[in-house]
Amino acid sequence: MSTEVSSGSQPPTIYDVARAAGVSIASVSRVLNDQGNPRADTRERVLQAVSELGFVPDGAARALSARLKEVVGVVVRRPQWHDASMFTDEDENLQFPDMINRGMEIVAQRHGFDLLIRSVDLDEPGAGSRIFALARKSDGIILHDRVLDPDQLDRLARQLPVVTLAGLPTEATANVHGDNDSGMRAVARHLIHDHGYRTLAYVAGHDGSPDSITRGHALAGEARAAGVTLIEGEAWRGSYQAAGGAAAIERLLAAGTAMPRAIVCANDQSAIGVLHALSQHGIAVPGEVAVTGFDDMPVARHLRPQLTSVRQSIQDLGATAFETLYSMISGAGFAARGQDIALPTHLVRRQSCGCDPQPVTPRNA
Amino acid sequence: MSTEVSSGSQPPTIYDVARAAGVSIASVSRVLNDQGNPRADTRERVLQAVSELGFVPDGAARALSARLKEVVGVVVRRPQWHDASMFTDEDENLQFPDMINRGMEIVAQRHGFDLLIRSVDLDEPGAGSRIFALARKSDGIILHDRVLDPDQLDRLARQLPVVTLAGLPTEATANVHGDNDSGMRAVARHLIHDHGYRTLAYVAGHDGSPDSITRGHALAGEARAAGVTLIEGEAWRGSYQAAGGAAAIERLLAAGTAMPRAIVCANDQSAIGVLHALSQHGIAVPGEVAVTGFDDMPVARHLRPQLTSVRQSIQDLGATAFETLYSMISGAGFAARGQDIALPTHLVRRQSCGCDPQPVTPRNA
DNA sequence: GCACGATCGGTAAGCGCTTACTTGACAGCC
DNA sequence: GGCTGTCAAGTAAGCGCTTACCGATCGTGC
Repeated sequence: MSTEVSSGSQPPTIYDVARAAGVSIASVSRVLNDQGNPRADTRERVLQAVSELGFVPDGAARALSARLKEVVGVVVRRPQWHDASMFTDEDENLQFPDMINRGMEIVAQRHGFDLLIRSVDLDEPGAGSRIFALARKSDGIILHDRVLDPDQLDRLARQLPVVTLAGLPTEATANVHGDNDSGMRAVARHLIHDHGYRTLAYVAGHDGSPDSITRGHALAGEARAAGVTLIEGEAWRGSYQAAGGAAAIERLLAAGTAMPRAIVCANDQSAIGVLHALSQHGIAVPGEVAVTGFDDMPVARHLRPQLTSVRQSIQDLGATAFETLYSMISGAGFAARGQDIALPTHLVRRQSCGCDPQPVTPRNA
Repeated sequence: MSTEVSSGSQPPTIYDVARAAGVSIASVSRVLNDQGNPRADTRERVLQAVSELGFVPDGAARALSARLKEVVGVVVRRPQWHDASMFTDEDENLQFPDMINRGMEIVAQRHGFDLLIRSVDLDEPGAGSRIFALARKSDGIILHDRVLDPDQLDRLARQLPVVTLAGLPTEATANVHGDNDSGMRAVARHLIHDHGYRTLAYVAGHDGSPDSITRGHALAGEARAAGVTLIEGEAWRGSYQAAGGAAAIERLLAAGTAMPRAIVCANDQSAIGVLHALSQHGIAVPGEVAVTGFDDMPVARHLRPQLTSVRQSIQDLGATAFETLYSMISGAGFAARGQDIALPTHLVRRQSCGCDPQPVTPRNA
């Protein structure tokens, strides 16, 4: 009650600083942005006033004038929780994008940028226009996981720089993704040559996902080359989510389908579901059926059995996406447009493929 | 090559729309913001032009003029990984704030707001000023987990609405947190009365955390009331991170300290570390020592043994924080200032406390 | 001591919107 | 018919910055 909460005490403007320093607003601006050569004492007085008043320039005004918001929009796809309750723990699915975002954020900070994050539900009607609204608050956009159809993507890319993650590059956008092909080939070769498995199945991710398709192709390629049977197709399609993987196995088992010697999953979440379904039916992993994942999420090593997976530096994915976008924003990035950037991946052998149990080891020991 | 990527094709402005519709910019603005009563045909022509041009107002310009950015800044604390040890993938630690943010984001969208996210490393020199910069890009700020000292918090709150999470309310800020007291009391009563344990220890979170303190007080209160021994103090202090919990146990064991019958941890991450350290030393959980966590992160049920914990709706925490901040931003929220809002929690009994094994069930099966 | 060029700093014009104020058209009234 | 009251639509003034432009000031060389 004593110190009246002067909640209205508007933050100081550049005019306040100029007055306090006895100079013009132009000088203040110049000192703050290192433009021109202010005389030492001018600089001094401005800096003094700035720190006394605790002045920080308003973002909107700066953005409007400098035509640079120092914000990049990030759009993640929100899983649909068609099942009953709003907040199921398919939340876990967001762990992957969140880690990518973390990588972006850290790099973004070095350039003074912040991330404006928005999740969209693809089923929702206005999904597209929400993204355009985000775009007008940003200098560039990073799109996770196919959130826009090609037409809209094109229209968006015409307005500002766009980078996609795990998508496809277009004439005007760049794409960043893990090296799915070599990662999956490593899995396939390990299962086929090191373990000698002769029948494999592929639990795909959701329809049309470039990651899932590339991984599937790589797997098929190795299987063909080794003369090994690969089962895939609609019945084996998952959704990148645990529930999808579990449901697929349940369905197949219910239909009396025989399980292959090894089930290769498009990502770790699917593998978790598969593991769960198999254990429900008393099928031993890796004894009867081996299972592998992709992504090597932290949770992979806490599972029983520990999940064999393909590691990609998730944070690097984000960092690279940001750097690419940044180069486009700062104008140097014409070369970046249309690029498809692949980041290295490598196989992490644990128990679920049939390798010996290992102690739980730290991720970066 | 054909369709020249007119990357410079600036997005249309309100002037373009006005020209296309044959009206003044004021009319366009009015139609778009539902101000005044535009004649039907005026409205029609404007809407027509808007959709033809794909016009979306520029965020910065709108913000500057309307004095509303429709952005709220969110600051999370980035854990320091000083120890290059065991749990380097403390990435997982960010899962908790990320889930909270998800809750905010969903609610924010309903009001047309987006979240501007920034993580800060407390050790870093400019940590404070970075937050002020974020503030000037936002209409309000949500602070996770004590990222600002009281003075700076005060100064910030004087400039714009601020809500803290798991902090302490001040004259000008509101705080949102889980109901630590009743959650921890439930844990304590369960261990003491249902299991009959007579010696407990408390692995606290990092120094000064209000959550950790409240939880500790609640535990101590119940222990005292039941005449049960509670060990706590510096030697038992963790850091809210797995590494902290593990290190504490290692230290104690090395010093020959006897373990209590049950170890109550300030959060799940600490419990993970404790579990790990105990298992390294061949101490059976819950047979010899029972362990409990707090937060009920998704990972809690994947551990061996499954972790008994206290559940709080993490997303609700975020949603409530945003709603509170929003009411302050829209001016209605003078009442919100100074409030300390507690959200319900409840005990989830699993194996680590000594309860019977349960099948792994999906969170909301 | 003066003219000239190089600097520094001030003035003012936007950036793309919102909105107070004003104009103009038209209807209703005496 | 002239006057006033209404209401839609236009004009213009900012919002708080950056920066092009220009005038003032200073130092230099003759």
